[in-house]
Amino acid sequence: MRLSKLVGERLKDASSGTNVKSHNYLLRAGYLKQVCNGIFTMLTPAQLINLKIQNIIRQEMNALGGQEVLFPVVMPREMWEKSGRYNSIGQEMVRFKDRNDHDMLLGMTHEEAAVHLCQNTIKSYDQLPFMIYQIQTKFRDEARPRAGLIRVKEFTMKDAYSFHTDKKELQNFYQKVYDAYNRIFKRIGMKKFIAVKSDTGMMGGDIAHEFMLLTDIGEDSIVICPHCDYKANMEVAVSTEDTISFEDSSIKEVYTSNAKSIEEVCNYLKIKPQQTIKAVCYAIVGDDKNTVIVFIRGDKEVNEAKLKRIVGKEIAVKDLSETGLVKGNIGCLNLQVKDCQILFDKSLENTCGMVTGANKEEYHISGINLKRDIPDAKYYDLAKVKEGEKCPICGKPLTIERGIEIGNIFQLGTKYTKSMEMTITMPDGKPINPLMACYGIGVGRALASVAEESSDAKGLVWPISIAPWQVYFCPLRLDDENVKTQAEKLEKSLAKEFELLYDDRNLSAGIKLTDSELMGIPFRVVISPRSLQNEEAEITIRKSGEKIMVKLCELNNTLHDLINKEMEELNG
RNA sequence: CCGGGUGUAGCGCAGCUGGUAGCGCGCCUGCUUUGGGAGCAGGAUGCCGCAGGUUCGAAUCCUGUCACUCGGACCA
Repeated sequence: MRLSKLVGERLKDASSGTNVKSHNYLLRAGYLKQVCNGIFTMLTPAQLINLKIQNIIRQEMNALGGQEVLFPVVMPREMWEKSGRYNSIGQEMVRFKDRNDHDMLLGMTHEEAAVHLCQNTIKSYDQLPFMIYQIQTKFRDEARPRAGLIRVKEFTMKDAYSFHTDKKELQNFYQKVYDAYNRIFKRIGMKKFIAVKSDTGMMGGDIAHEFMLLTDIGEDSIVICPHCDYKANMEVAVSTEDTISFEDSSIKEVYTSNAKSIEEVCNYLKIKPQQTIKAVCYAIVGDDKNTVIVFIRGDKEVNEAKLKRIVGKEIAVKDLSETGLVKGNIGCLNLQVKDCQILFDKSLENTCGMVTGANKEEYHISGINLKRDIPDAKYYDLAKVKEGEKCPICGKPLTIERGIEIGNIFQLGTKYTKSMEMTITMPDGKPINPLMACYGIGVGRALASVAEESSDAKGLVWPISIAPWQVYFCPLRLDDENVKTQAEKLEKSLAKEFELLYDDRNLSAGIKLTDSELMGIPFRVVISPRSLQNEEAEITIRKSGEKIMVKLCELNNTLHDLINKEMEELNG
């Protein structure tokens, strides 16, 4: 490829709004052009990376016996009504009508399509296990796209679906994909990534893992134990901190003036937040009458993902105006509210000497002994894990980091095969619903994540395995006859053996060298009147900045060695 | 969906106490230059996001609207 003909331009500055490194560099280096909010065109260099990432994914999926298929992007309503997701998924799924007034939708994931494909095709236990997968465009009408390619509305995704006769076989296969995912991310050049336990969300099922790239720009919080193997998304992280009790005493109503917040009440009564019971109120979405009240220790926060799973429905912030509840003075003793579900966090179990609201203005109640005063309280793990809290496995202090979700795997069980009535015949002649698992990787997000992790002050630094080109050939002084002749000769011999980007522009050295660094091509070959005096070329390794002078006749061999060495490192 | 910010040349931005638009980069032509974003000379490029209002007159003031963006809610 000749740079002078490459569509796209290298820019000095990106818009001041792009404060994520990968976004900024991908725009500036001519990889990406935004079409509208959350929708991008990928230019040739980005598409070359896409194809390489896809090929690595293909190799690993095929190695597990995966069969590549291509599901439709547009699907009919009926298919998704069977699984129940036509109604359960919100506005992120685009629904529309075709010209015959038929309800259609844009696929945001393809469990339904996978079951549809297999339900009349796979008839016997004998045909299992197997995995089908596709690499295809997904459309999700995200409420808030952000950070360039990290969260977008339209993106390419590899999604795979495996089918199994029993749980043991499913878990076995799941583990194999788990291992394959680790290899994929390593091979595309990701460094700080880990697998964590995760929420199953709208996918359903029981066990799920997310692969996370650890980075400050990540959207998720991850709870990690530095001492043992415990790693979990904040959404599912178990809070196991010890309860704290205070001196037991009898119940007493105390005047607290207009102290409402935990901080105000603590200041007024000269106590610590740990001694207070906080009430957090939620509404159930689509059900205005019902209220959910969570009582939790004053220093803790409610983990709404955990609460959602326990309630089993979508929850939202409650408008207290018509409930009769006194905001800031809600207490767990003698609380009388209609149609209300009351939950207690484990942090309060068997504690005594606690302070709670009195359910009337200007008063709180002290001396609460949960066991004595609210014997029928139900306790759940509802608290958000905090930095330094005890690890649920080994008891040592936990740390919290940020991460980008780069892949996910779910054990779905029979959620889809049951609802869509897919059965297979077992050896005993009886039909069962096969078990399913699904596995996703966003290709564009993987690209951006590598860019985010592998870049420096000069620009992008692509790992050799996914670089759009292996070699950036950069002759300086193309006005010089000797350089020009040699450049044309070398271009031919280099292009035969390497993926080559030839900077054929007759521009000043500064521009060309800077562009090569911004674009992040792993190896740069420079020739100039100076280097040609010794019949030499200069190879610069983008990653380290190291420069190597080689004789022209040795150039190709040296490059092969350098490339092979980097490839071997990535493939382990 | 809630809250904040911004829309002016291809890109980055100034102009905003009203008088019909400017800077840097880029682009085109010519000459000189050439190992870290060169110099000189000449040239092209704008529905000042859109609609309405105030005014003799609006990029500038007012109202509405759309888009983009940041924080949050949401996110297979």
